[in-house]
Amino acid sequence: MDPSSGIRADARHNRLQLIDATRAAIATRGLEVSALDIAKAAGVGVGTLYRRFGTKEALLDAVVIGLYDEMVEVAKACLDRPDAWDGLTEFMTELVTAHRDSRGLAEFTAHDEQPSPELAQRTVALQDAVRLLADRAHEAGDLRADVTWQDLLLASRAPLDTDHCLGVDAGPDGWRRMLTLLLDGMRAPGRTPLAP
Amino acid sequence: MDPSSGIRADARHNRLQLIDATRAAIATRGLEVSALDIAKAAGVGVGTLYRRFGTKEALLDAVVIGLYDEMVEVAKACLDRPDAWDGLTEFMTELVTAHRDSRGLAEFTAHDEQPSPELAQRTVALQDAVRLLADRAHEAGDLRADVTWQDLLLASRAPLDTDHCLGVDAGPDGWRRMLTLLLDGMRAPGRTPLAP
DNA sequence: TTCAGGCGGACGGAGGTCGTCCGCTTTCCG
DNA sequence: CGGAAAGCGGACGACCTCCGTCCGCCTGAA
Repeated sequence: MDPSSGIRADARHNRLQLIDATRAAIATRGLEVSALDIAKAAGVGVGTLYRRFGTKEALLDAVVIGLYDEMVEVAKACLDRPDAWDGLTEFMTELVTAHRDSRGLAEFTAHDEQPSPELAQRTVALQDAVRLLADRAHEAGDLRADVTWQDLLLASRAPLDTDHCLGVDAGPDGWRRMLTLLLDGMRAPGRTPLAP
Repeated sequence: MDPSSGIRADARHNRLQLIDATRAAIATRGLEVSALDIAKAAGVGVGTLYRRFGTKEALLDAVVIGLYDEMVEVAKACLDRPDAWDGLTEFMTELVTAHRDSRGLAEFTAHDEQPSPELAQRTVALQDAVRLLADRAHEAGDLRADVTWQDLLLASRAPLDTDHCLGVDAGPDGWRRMLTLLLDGMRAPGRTPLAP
């Protein structure tokens, strides 16, 4: 299961370097980084990249799986919060942060293609956690009834590309204003009815 | 001023075809359409494109100016609405629609680079109109006081990329839910204070 | 009828990508 | 310590795509 067992020490080291470099690379440049750029950033030849992972996609998958795992952890931690609304707010903030911190992750979660089994499993875990967060907030009367757990996930993408518009600059924390407005709009009781 | 005067009829016709084709092309494929694709869609050779506009950028500019003009018109129409909040809601809906209907326009408004003088002029006109819309809604007590006109423009980008997330599909009108939630969050009185 | 102006699209040249392959280096086991 | 096995770097082949030019042919309009 562990792909780093029974492997020479230098090879294992390079493997980790590649994963780190890829994580950094897709964070700033998105999923379309070239294999050459990743290898350069890792201080390694392209040959090594393909030797270790076989495909660029396999490498990206390995990295994205790590990011998904972190999101699942965050969701579980937020479920342990005593207050339902606080947990939901914290989760949304963390989810937006994760998306904003990695352009590649944002591109990946928006893709509606069939993910690999490993990713599908993490996706289900995340959806389950979000469903619980939403249920809890509904029961506490904090989340308006017509807002679904799906809305929460979709809303986490809203503050991703709101930094500039028509000459206006949001500043480094502008996205927090956007998220606050959204969360206020989601709080019970609702005002304007939602379309289905 | 009119670049289609003193020009042969077939040339003028091709010019319009190119503008139409470009508008459609950037709508679905964004600003990175190739000159060849545009020319093909216009039923014209690439040579004609460069002969008429000199540069791909000049052609794109001409098209985007048209889109900006339409947005300015919409803003003015919304200022004529008797109810301040209705006008603001309608404007936001139209602005989001325009952005969603043209991926190229969305990419353009997000660019914070120095626009051409023609575009800068339209941008100022739009900002002025939005400022008036916000002022009116503030005075009517409908828009929470800590929401600025800049927030309105930035918020118009929020529902652009919220159609898929982690396996969830928003459906064709999902963005309307998002916009409704945002507008509810913007309505006076506010709940959670906003960061500066 | 004439011809300036317009036309299409082949083409040069630059840039970028993936994944392989091979001569050299390093690890690590006995 | 020595040698086999594993790993390494990066040049390379084989594509793609894109921009903008250029030239032989065509056509609108006087």
